[in-house]
Amino acid sequence: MSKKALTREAILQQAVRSASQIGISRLTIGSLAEQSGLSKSGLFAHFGSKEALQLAVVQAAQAQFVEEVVKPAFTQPRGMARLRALFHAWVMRLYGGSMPGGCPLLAAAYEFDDQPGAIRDALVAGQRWQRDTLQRLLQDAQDAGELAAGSHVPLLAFMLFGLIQSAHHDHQLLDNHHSAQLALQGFAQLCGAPPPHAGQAGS
Amino acid sequence: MSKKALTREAILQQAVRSASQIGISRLTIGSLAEQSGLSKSGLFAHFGSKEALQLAVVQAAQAQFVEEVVKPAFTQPRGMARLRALFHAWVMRLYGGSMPGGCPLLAAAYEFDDQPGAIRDALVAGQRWQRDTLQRLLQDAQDAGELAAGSHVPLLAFMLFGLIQSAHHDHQLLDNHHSAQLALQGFAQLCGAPPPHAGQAGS
DNA sequence: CTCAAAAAAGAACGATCGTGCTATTTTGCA
DNA sequence: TGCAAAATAGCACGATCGTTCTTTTTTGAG
Repeated sequence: MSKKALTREAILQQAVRSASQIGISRLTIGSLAEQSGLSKSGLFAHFGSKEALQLAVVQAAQAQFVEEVVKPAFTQPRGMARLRALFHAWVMRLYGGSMPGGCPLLAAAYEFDDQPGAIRDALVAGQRWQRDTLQRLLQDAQDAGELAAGSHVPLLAFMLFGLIQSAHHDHQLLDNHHSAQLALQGFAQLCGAPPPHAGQAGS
Repeated sequence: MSKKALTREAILQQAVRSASQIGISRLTIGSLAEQSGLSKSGLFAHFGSKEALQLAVVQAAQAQFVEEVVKPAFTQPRGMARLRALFHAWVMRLYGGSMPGGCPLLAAAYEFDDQPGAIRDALVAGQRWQRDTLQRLLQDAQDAGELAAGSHVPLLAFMLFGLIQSAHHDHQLLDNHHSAQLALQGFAQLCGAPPPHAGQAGS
């Protein structure tokens, strides 16, 4: 990989972390340059504009989501196992160290939902894809007979995504230590049978 | 009411609307003054600092939530009727004209969850109160025998709040016209429908 | 109506930010 | 190793913002 691409990758990795804490719209070229060991103009040359930088941060965060959540789930067999792996990874990512200030994409949804432009478009496309992925895995599980035949798949996807957001909210703002457990319990209640063995009794 | 209080109220009403669109942290004294027909320094004198203004906006938004959602619900009899009224008003508020850019309090939760200070403290207190209110109404419904006796009330509150957030997300970002219906269907599935017996709840 | 107090306006400041331009350093191939 | 090209640094500009200070206008009680 060229030097340029390497530097750009390092900048974006740091930028995603910063965006997790302060939000994508409050990233500044100056502080980002300092954190990356570059000069303002040196960093600026990599992107050409602040909006292009923010767009790159969105894309980097989306790529990170695919790597950390979607790809691992697809190592599981199709059906409930894959669905459960996706949801668990999705929830547990909220508590890992890679995003100390919360999910930058969820935050960006609130920051940019009223600001038309390339960034909002990228966020919309990414969120639609996330939702479609979740819905497809739900449908697979239902087709495999591992989900109640009468379940309304779009509603289930809607509710599962709500569990993610609720966990994020409770963890980041309310410091609720049970939020991960609640999200997983919610998944069990919505998607049916608890794991076949070693089912932990709820509190 | 004194002139000062009247002007302050008008400023805050406009500020909440603006915060709905751009977020509380991106409010500026200048544009807020222009929208209120005041000069920068004239508006500034009402609050003394930007942080005090932002805090007042949070409190105004919280008061508005109580007026529009909580108080009307308490005109209903205790139990499922009151719970349903609270949830419906909570969801429907996302689609009214009073907050064209989404709920400023949900957005603020993402903006300030990593920024310690008076604003975050006020948000935490307000969100805890919202959650406690929701949980209390759930408990009342359960005590009245209108909710399955085995329901886990904190989990239900967690899931219902997730439905609110999911509806907000789908409406504001994805422009999903079915989001309100999905949230209400979710409520019916979680609280309304016949109590889940040993068998899996059907459609 | 008077006039002191309250409210608002006007102007200016220091700081910060995005961006453009030019000089300097570093890279990688001949 | 030399050298063009790529990458980065240095610097300055205009704009915006929060805040302060001073002056002007408005309010409302006696």
